[in-house]
Amino acid sequence: MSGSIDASRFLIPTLKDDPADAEAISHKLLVRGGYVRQLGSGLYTYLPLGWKMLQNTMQVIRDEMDTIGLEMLMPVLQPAELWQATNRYGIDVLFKTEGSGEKKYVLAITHEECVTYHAARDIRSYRELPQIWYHQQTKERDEPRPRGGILRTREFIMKDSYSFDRDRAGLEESYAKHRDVYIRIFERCGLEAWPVEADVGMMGGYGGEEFVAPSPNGEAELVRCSNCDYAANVEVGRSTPRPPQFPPRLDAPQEVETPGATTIEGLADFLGVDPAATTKAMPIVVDGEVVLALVRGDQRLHEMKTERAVGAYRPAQPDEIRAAFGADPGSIGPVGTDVRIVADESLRDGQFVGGANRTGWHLRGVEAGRDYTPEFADLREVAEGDTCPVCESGTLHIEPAIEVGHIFKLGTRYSVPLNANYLDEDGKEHPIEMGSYGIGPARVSAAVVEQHHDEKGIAWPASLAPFHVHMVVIGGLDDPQFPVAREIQAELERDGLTVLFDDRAASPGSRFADAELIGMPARVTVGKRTATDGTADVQARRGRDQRTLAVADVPAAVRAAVAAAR
RNA sequence: CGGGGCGUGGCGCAGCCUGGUAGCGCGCACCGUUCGGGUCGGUGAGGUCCCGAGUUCGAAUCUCGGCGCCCCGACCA
Repeated sequence: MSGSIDASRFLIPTLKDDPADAEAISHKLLVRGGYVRQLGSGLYTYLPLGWKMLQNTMQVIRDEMDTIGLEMLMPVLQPAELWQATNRYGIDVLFKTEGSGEKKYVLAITHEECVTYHAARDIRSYRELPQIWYHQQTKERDEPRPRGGILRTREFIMKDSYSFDRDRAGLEESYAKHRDVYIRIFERCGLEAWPVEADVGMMGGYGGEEFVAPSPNGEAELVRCSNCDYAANVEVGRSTPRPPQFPPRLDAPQEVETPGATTIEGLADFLGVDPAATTKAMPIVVDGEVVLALVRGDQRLHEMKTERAVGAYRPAQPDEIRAAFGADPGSIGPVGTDVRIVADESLRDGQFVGGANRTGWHLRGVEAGRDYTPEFADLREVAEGDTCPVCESGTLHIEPAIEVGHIFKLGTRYSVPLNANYLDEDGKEHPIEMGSYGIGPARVSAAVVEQHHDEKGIAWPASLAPFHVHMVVIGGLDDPQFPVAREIQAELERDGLTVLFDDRAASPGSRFADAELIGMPARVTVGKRTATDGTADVQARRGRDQRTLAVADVPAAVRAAVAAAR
């Protein structure tokens, strides 16, 4: 009941060596510390220590979610028809399966369909709105590439919540509530994470944000301003590119022979111009039609932005390029062609060098509007060192981050196909405005390890630690320090702390090493001196400085160490 | 899906190139020792060398096919 346990009755299968297949530090430490074990690619078992920790994470989430919503539980196994109704049955990461009588099922990747199904049946009137429902339930996704241990798995628990409102204003409110709650959750988990602008995906809706935690092992690329609080995923990040060094203005484009100059560097060198004063032409194919995507020479075309601008596309093949432009790749450009042109905003003003659509030639002085007529869009990838688009003075830096949550204004994407409607005061029917909001407790936990560890192991925040205190008791079970250790334990428990009472027969050194590896916020060492001198040692896991104290002073020191682990 | 790597007692690895019936460290069991930073000594258990086919007198080792796992990329509601 106290949550304390004797280590000799617990399972702490620590390992000395890093697992051979681990790369990410959180992966290494969670396996070495006996928190998790792998069953297959992207499939992990939480051992007792890991499950305690994960449940702690989930409990923080539950505490905070309960302030705005209602907890429930929905099934993982779901009828296929539901997913056909929302046109999501074709999603490739969706596991499909069959029951008896060839009845088709799917394993849920998320629960919009299910929750909307219930809302459609159990919400009738505006009087029943708004609602926020949530659960923490297993998700199954046939990920093409699981990675980083627990960071990206094919089966994982997700806290997903769904809001139901009568209109946009209500949705905005539910969204804001989630945003606040999420900030508190990550704070309580000791995780540095914040909301950033992110891609809203192909599902429409009114937009959303994702919460990211900076970490070298993150998969997301985060753009951050050195000066103001602008932050975004590179998928949607904006910037003010540096102004190019333009050569003198020309009244009309001028052809120039550029033998062998097929790359931007080669071209810029050859002509002695700033790469930023050139254009990079990327021929792509959209719906079977060749389209020219244009960015500045010093920029990179961002795939997801391009897709948002033109729809699904693929790079054009060399023969398609020659057919459309009459020139080889490396010499093509926007002037004198009738293909559709989509240009990045940064090409709006100024004169640039571009391909002449004649192999081995380029044009100087190419000007949008005068020499060609493009559609403008945000196509370029934010580059390290660009200027912040918000404060216009800070420098943008790009760093990896772990996506630990997202909040999203769905709108009526699911309520319409699944007929989740309500009647207003006038008896008129409307589709419910929905939002969906996710957090991955395992990712949060792994991100916490990424942010809180040292060369010895994990240094948990008190909120997630499986136990608050790791008591290493040195000596035989009949030694006089043992009863004293039990008294200290009882005192700590009276303070509401949980204790891992390490009475294992192993040597003190190996238990100290284990204690630092598995990372409880405070360690108490009781030994012979506890019986003879009446002292014990208290070590805070973070910083690892150890103090020898009178037994009576131990609880206060432990409380302080636990309180400091946030 | 494209590229790269790996697969040998529970874990980490060597052996493979140059075929001859498997070894090291850790862990584990037992005995003794030690007991405040991964004690020391001794004894011992434990292996379909990922799977299948082939070459060969003989395959962990060579050949072919398959499977699994990791990393990079693509993808990611």
